[in-house]
Amino acid sequence: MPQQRSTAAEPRRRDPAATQKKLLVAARREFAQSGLAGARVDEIAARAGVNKQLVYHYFGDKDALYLAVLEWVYEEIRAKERELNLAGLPPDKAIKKLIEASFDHLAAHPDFIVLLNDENRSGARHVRGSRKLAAMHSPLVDMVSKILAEGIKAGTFRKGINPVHLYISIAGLSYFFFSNTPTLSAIFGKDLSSAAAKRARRKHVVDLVMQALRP
Amino acid sequence: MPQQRSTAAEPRRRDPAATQKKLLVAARREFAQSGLAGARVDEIAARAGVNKQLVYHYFGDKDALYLAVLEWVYEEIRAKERELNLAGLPPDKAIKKLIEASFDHLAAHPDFIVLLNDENRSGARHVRGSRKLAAMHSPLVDMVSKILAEGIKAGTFRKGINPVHLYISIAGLSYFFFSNTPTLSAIFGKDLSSAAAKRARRKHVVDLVMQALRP
Amino acid sequence: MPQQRSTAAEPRRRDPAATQKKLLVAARREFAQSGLAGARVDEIAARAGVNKQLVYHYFGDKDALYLAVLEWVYEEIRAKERELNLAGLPPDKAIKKLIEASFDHLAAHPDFIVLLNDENRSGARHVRGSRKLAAMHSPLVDMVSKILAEGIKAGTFRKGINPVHLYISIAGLSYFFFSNTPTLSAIFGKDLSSAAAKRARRKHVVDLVMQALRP
Amino acid sequence: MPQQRSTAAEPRRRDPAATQKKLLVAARREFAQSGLAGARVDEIAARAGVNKQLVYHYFGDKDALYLAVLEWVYEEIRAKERELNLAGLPPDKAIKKLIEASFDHLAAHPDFIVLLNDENRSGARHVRGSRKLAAMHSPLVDMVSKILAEGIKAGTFRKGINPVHLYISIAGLSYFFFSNTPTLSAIFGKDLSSAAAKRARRKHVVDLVMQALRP
DNA sequence: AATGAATGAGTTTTCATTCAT
DNA sequence: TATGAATGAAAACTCATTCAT
Repeated sequence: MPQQRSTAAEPRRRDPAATQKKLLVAARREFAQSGLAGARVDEIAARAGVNKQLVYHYFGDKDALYLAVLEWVYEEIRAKERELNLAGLPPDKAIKKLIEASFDHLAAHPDFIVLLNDENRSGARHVRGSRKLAAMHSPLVDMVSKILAEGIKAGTFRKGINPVHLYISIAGLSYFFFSNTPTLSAIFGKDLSSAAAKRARRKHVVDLVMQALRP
Repeated sequence: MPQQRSTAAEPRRRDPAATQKKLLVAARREFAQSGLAGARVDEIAARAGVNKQLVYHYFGDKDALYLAVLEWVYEEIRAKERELNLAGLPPDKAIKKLIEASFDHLAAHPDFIVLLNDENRSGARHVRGSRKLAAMHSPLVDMVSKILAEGIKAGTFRKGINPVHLYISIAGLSYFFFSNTPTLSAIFGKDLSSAAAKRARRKHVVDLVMQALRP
Repeated sequence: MPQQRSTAAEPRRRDPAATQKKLLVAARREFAQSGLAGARVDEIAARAGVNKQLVYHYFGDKDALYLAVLEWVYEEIRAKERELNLAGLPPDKAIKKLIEASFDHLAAHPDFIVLLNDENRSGARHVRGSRKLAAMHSPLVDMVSKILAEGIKAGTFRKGINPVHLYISIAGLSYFFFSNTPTLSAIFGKDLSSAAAKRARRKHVVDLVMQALRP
Repeated sequence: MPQQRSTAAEPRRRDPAATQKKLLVAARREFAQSGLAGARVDEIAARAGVNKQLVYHYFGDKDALYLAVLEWVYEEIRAKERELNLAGLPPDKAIKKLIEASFDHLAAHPDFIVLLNDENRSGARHVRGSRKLAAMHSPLVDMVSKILAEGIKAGTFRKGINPVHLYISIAGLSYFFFSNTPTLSAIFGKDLSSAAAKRARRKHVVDLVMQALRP
């Protein structure tokens, strides 16, 4: 009865891929909640419902697990970007779609932000050492360049805009809102985490950038 | 010779205010470098050159020390804001000065950003519990409202801009650049931490916002 | 050779039950010697010859370890009581046996007394929270009631003796002698810890109670 | 105006005797509540409302303060004993009065018991080193001897009773009840700390000893 | 592949005690 | 006499990691 183990009664036994995925999911939550230093390997294993040793077995150590999570969330963003299909759109529609997608991704994955915090504090230590991430070029800066050029030619956009900085601006206008919601809410005495506040922010961001690009 | 005590011979003996300041300075560095969870009380005391127990004597515990640092950096920003004196300026000059000051403050105090990271991750736990911070209202949102109104009246600015969100945008355009310099540099394969890159960013941010405000 | 593991070569490897027992033994000694507050977890681990972390792994914390020791010594007493078999004896023999057993148990386990000191000081904090101890009813008060009733009927004992208080008296007459031997010896200038002193005390206690029960 | 300091406005300044007394009172409470190891010098100073350094100034160290408390409570007992005036009473009245006084003292000063716990655990380390305590002989053992002899002569008491052990028994019958009230209450599931329980105990103890002394 | 036992180096915090005024 | 600052040693407890099965 060699297959007895994989019956419904004990469905999780001996499924390495599933175990690794469970660990990644748990690690993502724990790192997002507590940061790299604050995260607990014990807690990750417990959340994943597997033995702690498997963290070391599959990932090596805590840092490597953190990197694996980073690679995962970056891959998620890249996938979104690949699906945008901005190429065929008129310039203003393309930029608008990009801004909205950028905002919506952060709204949907707020943990992305806090996962990057420790990484930036440490000078991108993990990211710079990752072959996988090095291979994940974002097509967007090139895309933004093209869209800007097209828009200028069509008279939709003004000249003199640096595409890298525009990309950073688009990201930053949403990023800062999500990353600092708690302190901003406390300081302004106003709840910025509500759905209404998010809608208002989205509208503002789209509006600000689009207006800035006018000739 | 009543001032004998403060001669160079024994400069640090019996000076509680100086001891607390040294601890705050050391804590600010350590928290900025390693985050709340990653910071080591031992290291803070060592950096300050004082006995570790004094952290507990003067501040209570690690969290209270962290809050004291947060209060300090917020007070620093508020002081800068008070010195801006935007009231007398024409609307466009006022906004430009605000954007530049915002950028320059982060450029001068990059630790402010990383100090806020853990605070935001934990839902502004410390900030919300602080009486001192509650009393430190920023005058800027009101100021931005007035400037916008003036600018609209004068025909310098367009209508329909939410002052709170404009303030967040001004902050965010600089903040994200500084907070994510390491990962952005790694991803773009381009060093954004250079003086030239900062100058370019500053120019872009000012330009973007000013253009967006045009009628 | 399934028993190979327990050969002399590597006798202590991978034997969690033995590890816990070693910790309990060490803790019992340390708590008896130094009290709850005075006991050192480091010292307990060292005495047990195991890693300190295992205290936390197996017992949770110092207090829980202390409770485990209390449960152990109570269980020891209850086991002794179960073995007494007073039921079949004539009333005077039964009471005499009970007094002697009570004295002998304390003589054999003087640590029982000092282990209870901190517990009583703190209002039986641990004992009251223990399910195990709640389940360990002593059969002796009921037994003493029956014996007294029988003795009264047989004319061996006088009436009007409260069985609970008699039980407390039997315990107390021995307990106080053992618990306060050092100060009593110092105050009386007479060594009460000698074997002779114990014999004399035992005789006195038996005699006192038996005489007090005469009709 | 040399006496200005001692006006009502600042009544406590420069009153060494009062300061020492306050420290002793505070120490007695703290040692009774937490034991020698568990007591905190900080807490004692805080309870006394004086500076911590004064503990060291007046008493030397924590152990010496503990000894001072022990000397105090012993002196209290000796004072009670001196006031008993058993000499003129008939033997049975004398013994009864002794038992009752013994019980009543513990009822009034339950901290005496717990103060002695640590002392006994450590082998009466402090008591044996104290000249003061060495000088405080209790007159009671001699007194009990005389009373017993008188009682035997008068036919009130039986022969063969060791006066030292009788004294220990009288003390122990009350002591154990008070020292172990919390655990006994928990084990018996019956509150022994009530006034009614104490009355019942007192009666039982007097009765038990008096009956035991009958010829 | 998976588990629970075990470890050593740390981490925050506490505490008795001494110093300087 | 009295105070608050300062200290060093140690306390309970934690944690990433490795071992044995």
